Amino acid sequence: MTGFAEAKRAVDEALDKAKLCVVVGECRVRYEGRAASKLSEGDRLLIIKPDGTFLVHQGSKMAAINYQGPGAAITTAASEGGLTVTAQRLKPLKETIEVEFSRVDFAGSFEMRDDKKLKLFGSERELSGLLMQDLNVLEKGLRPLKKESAMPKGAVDILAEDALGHLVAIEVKRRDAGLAAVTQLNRYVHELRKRKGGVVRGILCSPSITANAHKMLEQEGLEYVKLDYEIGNPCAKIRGLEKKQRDLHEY
Amino acid sequence: MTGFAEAKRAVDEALDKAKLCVVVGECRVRYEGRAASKLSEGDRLLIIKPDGTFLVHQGSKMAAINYQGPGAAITTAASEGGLTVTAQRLKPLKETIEVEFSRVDFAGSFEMRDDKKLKLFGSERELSGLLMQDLNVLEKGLRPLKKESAMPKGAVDILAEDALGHLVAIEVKRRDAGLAAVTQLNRYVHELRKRKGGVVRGILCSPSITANAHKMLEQEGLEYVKLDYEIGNPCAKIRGLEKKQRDLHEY
DNA sequence: GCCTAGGTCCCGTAA
DNA sequence: TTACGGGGCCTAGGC
Repeated sequence: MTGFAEAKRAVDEALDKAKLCVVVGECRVRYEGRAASKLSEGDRLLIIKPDGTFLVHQGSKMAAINYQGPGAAITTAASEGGLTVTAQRLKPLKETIEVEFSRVDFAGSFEMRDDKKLKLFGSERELSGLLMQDLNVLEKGLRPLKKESAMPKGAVDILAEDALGHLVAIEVKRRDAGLAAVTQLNRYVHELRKRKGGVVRGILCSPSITANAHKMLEQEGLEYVKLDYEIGNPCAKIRGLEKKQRDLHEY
Repeated sequence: MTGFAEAKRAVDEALDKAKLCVVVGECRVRYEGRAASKLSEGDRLLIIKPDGTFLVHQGSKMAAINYQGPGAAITTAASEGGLTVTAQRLKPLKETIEVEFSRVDFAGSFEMRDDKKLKLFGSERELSGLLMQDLNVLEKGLRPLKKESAMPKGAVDILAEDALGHLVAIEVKRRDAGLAAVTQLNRYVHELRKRKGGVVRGILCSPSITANAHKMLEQEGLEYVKLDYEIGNPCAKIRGLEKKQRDLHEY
């Protein structure tokens, strides 16, 4: 248990010195902005980061139950009955979160020295790059033309040319492809046909595809190639590329 | 500053008693699972929730830099040189996060009593429901048939019938519509035409639409209606519905 | 600033 | 369970 005045000091100190602020206690939360929300009393974890990021967590689930991104202006107000912390942001839209603590179990502030960035392996971009280095495993005679080729809007992951000189749009997905992946590829293919004319093929390349997505893919005359990859460190590896054009039941 | 043994006790107590655990200190993080990542030494905030949720936060940005959802099994190991906390999950895929603290500034555990759920206003579902009650503001003679009508996969927000008895698929978006919204609506419209036959119209309803999306919409013979709504408490209100079929420059 | 798409997306819901 | 789409999505990258 911590007094509200003391808790307020901890929060203010964090705001002042650009420290991380952590508060645990019972509170109510009100939000208004892009949407609006109310959350009745319960025990929560409040995090305020030096950049203005504001997070309210409940005791389960990954996602913060209320939040505000970098740039929020935070104010505090303590009374004998409680501590209120408010986050307000004006850009891109006026948004306000108000957290009213009726009990504070802990309030602390911490310096956060950290200039390190995450090194991530196995992103779609990385897989796409790997695939581009060896397109003939995908199909004999396939030659890369361009990576991340910009479209009227959006970008094809890989633009290639097959043995017959036909343009091939390749969309790579790092995980199971659904309907959205097919429509996305289809959009690129149609755009390319309109712009360049002639035959344009579309290949979707992912670890797996849903039955509905595969059906749509076939109806649209697009192709599917199963992508087997291995997450490694320091980099991902494409295990084997095997053209699949057989029946649905395989997927 | 906190000793590693003491910090380990705090974490173990949290795990034991199903409490929330908060640790602040300098650490390195390693992740392997759906992808892989490395993060060198820096000051971070570690959160472990009673349900196994595991979050590592840096001092900026909203998103956790490393994380694991509910269901992770957590283990701790302290040595004279540091404290290591590991989270491992087997479903839906084997994933491991390892956090190695080389300094602990704080480690605490907290009970989290909370049976409250967020009440949210202004969701797409709510707007869709409001719109359904008054479809004639959208277009005279438009009558609702079904809400959240299931498709072969996916669901149309609103299925309606116009004055001529033609089927109308309505997709509602609570924010700016992009290309994806148009392709989504288009998919429903095509599916309905194939299943029911006859004329099927498609109307996209959102606060605004990007230029490219509007172009595609017109090319596909779909329609757009600007949706003006107001976030209220305890509920949202649709301010005015005005059919827009004029030129692109309006948007 | 807008727009587009990725994300270890997360999450709820319905079949 | 899978699959699909919403999300106050967030975030990065291009223009």
